[in-house]
Parts: sequence; structure tokens; C-alpha cells
Amino acid sequence: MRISLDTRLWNLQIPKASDVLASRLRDRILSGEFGPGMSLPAERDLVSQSGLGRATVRESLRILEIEGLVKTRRGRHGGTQVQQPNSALVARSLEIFILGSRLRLNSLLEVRETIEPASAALAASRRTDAELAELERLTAGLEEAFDYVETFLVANVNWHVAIARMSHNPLLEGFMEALASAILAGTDIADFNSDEIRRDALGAHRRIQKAIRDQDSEAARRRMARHIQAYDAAVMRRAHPAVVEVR
Amino acid sequence: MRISLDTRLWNLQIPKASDVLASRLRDRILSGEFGPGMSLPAERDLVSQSGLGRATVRESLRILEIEGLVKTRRGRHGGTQVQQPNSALVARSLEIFILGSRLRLNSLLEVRETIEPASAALAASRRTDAELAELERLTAGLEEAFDYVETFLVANVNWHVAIARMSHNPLLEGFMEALASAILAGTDIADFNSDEIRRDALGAHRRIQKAIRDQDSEAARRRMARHIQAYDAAVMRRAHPAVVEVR
DNA sequence: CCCAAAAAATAATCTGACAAATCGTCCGAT
DNA sequence: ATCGGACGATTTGTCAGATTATTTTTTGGG
Repeated sequence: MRISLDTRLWNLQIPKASDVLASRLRDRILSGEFGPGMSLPAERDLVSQSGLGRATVRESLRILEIEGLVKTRRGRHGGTQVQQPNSALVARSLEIFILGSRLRLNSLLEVRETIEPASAALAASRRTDAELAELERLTAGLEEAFDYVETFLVANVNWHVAIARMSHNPLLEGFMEALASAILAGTDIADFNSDEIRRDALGAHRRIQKAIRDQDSEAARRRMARHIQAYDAAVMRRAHPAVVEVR
Repeated sequence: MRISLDTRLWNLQIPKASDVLASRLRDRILSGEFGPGMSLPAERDLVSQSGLGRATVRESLRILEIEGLVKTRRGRHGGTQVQQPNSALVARSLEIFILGSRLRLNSLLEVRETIEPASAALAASRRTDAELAELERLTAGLEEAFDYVETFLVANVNWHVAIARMSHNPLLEGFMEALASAILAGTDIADFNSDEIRRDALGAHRRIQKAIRDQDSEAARRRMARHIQAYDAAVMRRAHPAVVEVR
């Protein structure tokens, strides 16, 4: 015989029990009661504590897992551990939004033209020496991959994301991660099978890197803006914007 | 007797069965095989089609639901319906990211200073007459709410989101929605209990509105940038940035 | 001391059942 | 003929118990 919710302490509304439990746990996590690294009670403990069924508890934990708040591991000393939500989460949901809404590539590029120059400017003023070294390594890798278009494109994305990371603004980084992967997915590789485009990109990267090394924010912003606009224009010249959807 | 995955056609890797099924369904949704409004097969059909248990199938559906791709209803013509992912989804995950990462308000404001001017510029060049009228209505409402600080703040957020919507760039709109609600949650109302700040904001709004009416992109961008910077500076003056966390 | 096998702990999954919500249909009263 | 309520069908939500897979720890033999 199943005990109706209404007979319990919880005089809660109609929403699904799993949602309610998930909200409770989420609040406790976000309030800091469960800090990152700490373990939530085991599934069976949550079952006995909440008075709900195991399937329900599991759905709640699954919700939190999708939201990036916890991660579960099997086996002895496994369980559900609280995780620090990272930017990959934002990137992921953005990707779904972009793909699901059939956004035009144009929209993505517009946002990119907005974000990347700011990113570069912040990177120039906040970079550490270690980050600069890492960037130089990435730039070198890009040069080496010049003849392998696909590798080049992936390395190119990583280069741009690295700039965002150097801005020391996690939100910018998350946005760029999402944008970059979506744009990569939306651009046809064949469109970049031109030495000229890649040569121009490499030159721009070197100039931007120099500005960042010199911690010259405004130069970094200006050069990044020019680079992105040129790049985007090259994309759009090959595929008329009104037609292009991100697929 | 449970049938091991390995004995099936699916020679898939270690990942959890529910994740695999969710990915499959997600791909089919995003590929357009299931368009918005269409119904996925019922749970029990999915069970028989996939050969998995119902709990597993349900977890998969729950994943898609959290991702905003589907929504389920109980009862006779209930089931799982495909939904168009909207920007609220991005806003939600962003909110979790912001709260969970203890992002400093500063990071949010930086991104805002980047996005809003671009938003205003696009709004100026793309606005429709109906949108302009709506904006004027919102501005008037803001003036009326001048003496009610909390109402004013909410109306203010709506005004800014409306600008983003006028940019006709759904991604920009989604970003602004998320940012605005997070910033609203992170700013103390008492910080704006100053007539001067609200009066300045109103004046800026009027000037920006005029630029948008005249479809003067560059003026709109410039004025919005000035407005946001002044606003942010006022916030930061009252709460030292190093201390402020979004809570 | 080291390594492999067994044990223990835990999440993942399966099976089967009942509860609750929602909608359509049918029947009776007006 | 029409309206309203009762009933049934359909589908998701939840529960309960058992089995399976995986990981860590422990133990025993060399």
C-alpha cells in the first residue's frame, strides 16, 4: 500500500516527488551545506530519510547530475559527490539551445564578434606568464597543423577558448566554449580549404599574441575584432547567411 | 535474468544505458525526426523497442526533460512531447553555474558591459515599429515606478531584456535573460535606494530609446555602453568587488 | 613483500505491480 | 436533443524487491 504524500509532513503541492526532493537537495547544496567534494547520503539512506521509493530518489539524483551539481560513482566508497558546476555545463545547454532552435550561423557569429574582442582585452591585462607560455605553445601547434585542415580547425577553436580562459572570467569562458563548438559544428570544413584564410588567421593570431604578451589591452581588442570580422566575412562570403543554419 | 548489454546488437561502450538511450533520442530530436509538438513513443513502447527496463527508459526521458527538449504529461493522451528549447533553459543553467561557482558579481557585470552595447546597436538597426512602441511603453512604466524601488528594478530588467529581444538575435536574448536575472538576484535593493541613480538610469534609457527610434546604431551602442558602465560603477562603489558574491 | 582472488559496498538495471491523472465515452435525467 | 456525471481506458508516477556490474578493500598464498 502506497502512502500518499498528503499524509506526510510535507504538505507540498502536486509537483512530482522527484522534483521536490531534487529542489530540496539542490537548495542544500547551493546554500553550502554540502560543499564541493562532500558526499550526499547514499541512495538507500536517502530512501529511508525521505520515505520515498528508490526510483524516485534516483530520478532526483539524476536531475542534480544533469544540472552538474553532483556526480555519482559506483562501487565501494562510491556514491554521489557534490561537484562544482563548471562552464562546460553552460556550454552544453547552449549547444542544445543552438541546435534545437535552428539558430542561424549569423546569430552565433554576431555574438562572437561581441565577446571575443572583450575577451582578448581582459586576457591581455590579466594573463599570467604560465598562461602566456601555454598560448605560445598553442600558436606553435597551430602553425604545425597548417596543412591538415581538420586538425587546424580544432586547434584554432582551442586557441580561441584559451584566450577566453585567460580573461579569468569563467562566464566568458563558458560562453566561448559553447560558441566555439557550435560554430565549429556549423562551418563546413571545405570552406577553409584555402591557404589564404588559414595564413591570414595565423598572422592575426601572432599579432594578438604579441599584444597579450605586451599586456596591451586595447591592441588586443582591436586586433581580435579585426581578426574575427575578417574570419566571419570569409565564412559568410562562401555561404549566404540567410540560408545557413547550424546543423 | 537480466540480459547483458554486450549480448545485444549495441556493441556500445561502458556508458550507462540511460545515457546512451538519451543520446539516441536526442539525436533523433535534433535531427528533426521528431519536430516540436510531436510525441515520442510511450514509455512502454520505448521499453519494448529498446529492450531496456522501464526505470532506465524513464531516466533517459528525464534527462531530455531537464535538457528542455521534451515535456511529459500524465493521463490518457499524455506522453512525452518534443519541445523547442528556449532561452529560459540557458538562463536556468547559467543561474546554477553562477550560484554554484560563487561567481563574483564583477564577472557578470563585465560580460554585461560587453553584450549590452552590441545588443543596443543591433536593436537600433533591426527594430520594428511595434517593438519600438513596446519599448516606449516599458520606458513609461519605468518612469511611473520611479518611487517604488523594487518594482523599478524589475521593470528595469525587463527594459534591458526587451532591448536584447529587439536585436533579433535569440542567443543574445538568452544571454541577457540569464545575466539580468542573475544580476538582479545579486544586487542588493538597498544599493539602489538613491534617487540619483534611478534618475540617471531613466535619462540614459530615454537617450538610448531615442537612438533606437532614429535607428542610429552607433549612438545606441555608445549610450548603452556609458549607461551600463555608470550603473555598474555605482554598484561597485557601494560593494567592493572583491567581496561581492552572487548569492 | 607482492600479487591475485575473494569479499564488501555501492550504484545500475530489471521485473512487476499499483496509484494518480487525464481524456473519451456512454448513459441517464431533464 | 442536450447536458452532466459516472465509468473505463490510457499513460505517466511511484513503490518494492531482486539481480547485475563496478569499484575498493581485504585477505590469503607464494
